[in-house]
Amino acid sequence: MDQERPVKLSDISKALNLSVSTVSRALNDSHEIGEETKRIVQSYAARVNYRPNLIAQSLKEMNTRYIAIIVPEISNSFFAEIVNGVEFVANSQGYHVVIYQTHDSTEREINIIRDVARRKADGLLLSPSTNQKEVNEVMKSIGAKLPVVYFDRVPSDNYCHKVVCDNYQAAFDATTWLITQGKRRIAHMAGPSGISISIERMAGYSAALLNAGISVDPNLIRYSNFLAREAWDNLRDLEEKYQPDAYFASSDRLSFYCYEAVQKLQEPRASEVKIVGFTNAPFAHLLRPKLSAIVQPAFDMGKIAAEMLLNTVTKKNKDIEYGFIKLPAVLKNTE
Amino acid sequence: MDQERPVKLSDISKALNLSVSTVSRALNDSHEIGEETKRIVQSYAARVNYRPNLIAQSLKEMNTRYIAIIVPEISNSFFAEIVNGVEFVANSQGYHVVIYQTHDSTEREINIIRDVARRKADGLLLSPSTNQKEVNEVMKSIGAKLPVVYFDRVPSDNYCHKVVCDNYQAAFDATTWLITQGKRRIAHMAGPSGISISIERMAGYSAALLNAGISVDPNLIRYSNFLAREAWDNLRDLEEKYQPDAYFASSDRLSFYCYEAVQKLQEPRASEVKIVGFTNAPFAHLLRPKLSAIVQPAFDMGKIAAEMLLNTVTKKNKDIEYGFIKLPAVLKNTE
DNA sequence: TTAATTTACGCAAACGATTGCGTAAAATGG
DNA sequence: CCATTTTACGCAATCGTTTGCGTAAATTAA
Repeated sequence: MDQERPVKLSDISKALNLSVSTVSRALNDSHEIGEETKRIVQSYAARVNYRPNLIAQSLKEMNTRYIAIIVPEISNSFFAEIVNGVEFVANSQGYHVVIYQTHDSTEREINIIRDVARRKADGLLLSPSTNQKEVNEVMKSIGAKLPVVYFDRVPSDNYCHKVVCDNYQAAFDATTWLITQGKRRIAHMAGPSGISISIERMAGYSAALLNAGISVDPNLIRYSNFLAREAWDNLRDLEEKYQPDAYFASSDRLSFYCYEAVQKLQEPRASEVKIVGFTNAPFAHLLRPKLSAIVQPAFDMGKIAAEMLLNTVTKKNKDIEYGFIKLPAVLKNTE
Repeated sequence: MDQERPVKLSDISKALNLSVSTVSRALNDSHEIGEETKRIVQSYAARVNYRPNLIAQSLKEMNTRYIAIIVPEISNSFFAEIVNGVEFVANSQGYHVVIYQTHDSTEREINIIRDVARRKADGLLLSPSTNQKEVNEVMKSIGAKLPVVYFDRVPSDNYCHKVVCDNYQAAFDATTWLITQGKRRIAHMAGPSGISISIERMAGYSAALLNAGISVDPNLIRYSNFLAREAWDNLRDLEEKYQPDAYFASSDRLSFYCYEAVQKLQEPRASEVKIVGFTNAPFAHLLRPKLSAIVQPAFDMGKIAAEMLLNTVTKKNKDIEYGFIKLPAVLKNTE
């Protein structure tokens, strides 16, 4: 009944006294197999629960029908939503999605990219950890046609596919909103310097300040890599020396760190300091006092990125037309 | 310099005038290859950036050196932490982890399991969506030695590997704590009936009530599958008809739904109703009023599950000793 | 009726790597 | 110096599928 090891084509061919190639063609509904034979083979295959070995198929056809997505952290709702968008599109086209996380380690990221290449994923969706340079080299060295679409954190050059949200505008709007709330000493908790999102968000923040006639105070700008330690050191230092009256936080985690830091302040500052930050956390709106949120269209970003990727995957070849999609974010919880 | 397609063994063999088998053995440091030859081959391979094709290797060796983990939703911090624990162990043993999510759909789950089997993952970590019966059948029908370790939601029979937290005790403790806070009309927002965690948590809840001399009121017990709709209908109904003075929520999402529902109540009830729920959300402690949290040792659960799995994967064979690990959860944010 | 075509299938190579076996040449033993 | 062992390598099969090609038998055309 339950076979001990998976049924393969040769098992069927022996049982039915047919050649392996005939069985294969019959199962693939080839026109050069008689209707009668097809029926016999197919019903027998169904009976013994035959499932083609995907590894063998992949080796033969040189494609695997899955795409990989590499994100810093899946617990981050922003990336989780992106993954969901990607799955939505990929599954509808018969592709599976394999999720990897780098935990913001360049080393892990590089290992994963190498592995993805060796496993012959049909395509890759990538939001590079930090070190674009090293990643670039790896991408070159794998020496294969591994289509890539970047999202969120993207390279600066134009010879690649990219999907981002309008970080500049979002940062501009968020900062401007804080200004309309009467804030002047607005601190900016930025992500790692050097990556696209940090640069653009910084630019939007600065532009909003200047636009309102407020000079940009470097003391209020703090870059944190992804260690909680750094962020907290920055927050403590800011509070001790400069006492900002608002924070603009550049990532999910930084938003919550700011919030937590402000929570711990003494009145009356605690209730005065306003925070606006990038976050897609589904329950951010439950916080009191409010955490104002810049919400990115993550699901759509994932969908679009997957569509771009699968386009270049299935496109026979050549005529690569690089795409650069930019989506708007929205500001929420501003009452 | 940058080869257009990946280098394979035969490329090296031609370039060096050696046979493919010699090249293979040289790269694998076989003793039957001369030191000199080894050096030549290895340095050449490094120069041209040779990477073995994992698909070919897998086909030959019949293992893939990766394990799969199937979870309902990666954005759920509990599962994200589990994944991290799994990765921690698996990576240290040279295995990759492939993450799949079911979004609580049995159909998706079954498709994924089939796919995992066909792709010849070396093992599977599974927290079944809901329908244990169907899943069981699929597991039988794939007719292969696919080692499985269940976690969180587990089958009731004892012929499988399982890792869970002590749901009964956690539910008992949480409910008891609510009772010590003077609550009597404690509603229980339960997950889908029929799965292990729901049953055990319900049992702990009931036991705590009875233990305190409070009778169990069926009206206060509501099962919700994973649709927001159902949960909200239940919450609305509970509030309209029964006005509980506390909630015990059985999952991450339910905890936040309860919290949100209570937030919307009129004073004075809003500040009286206490909520305790299962959640591993990292920022749950920021909520005011508090959301008391039953926090599961998710990272450790992942580690243990991965260890169990890799043990049975690498264990040559036979003497299967089924393990059943139960870890304690802790109650937090109770001031 | 004979020649041309179509149908329905089998043989064998291929995908890229690993490995059992065979075998020249070199090294060792007596 | 000859016999035996060791060293260092090549040949070919294998993993499970797919597919180009070849070919008997069946069908059609003339």
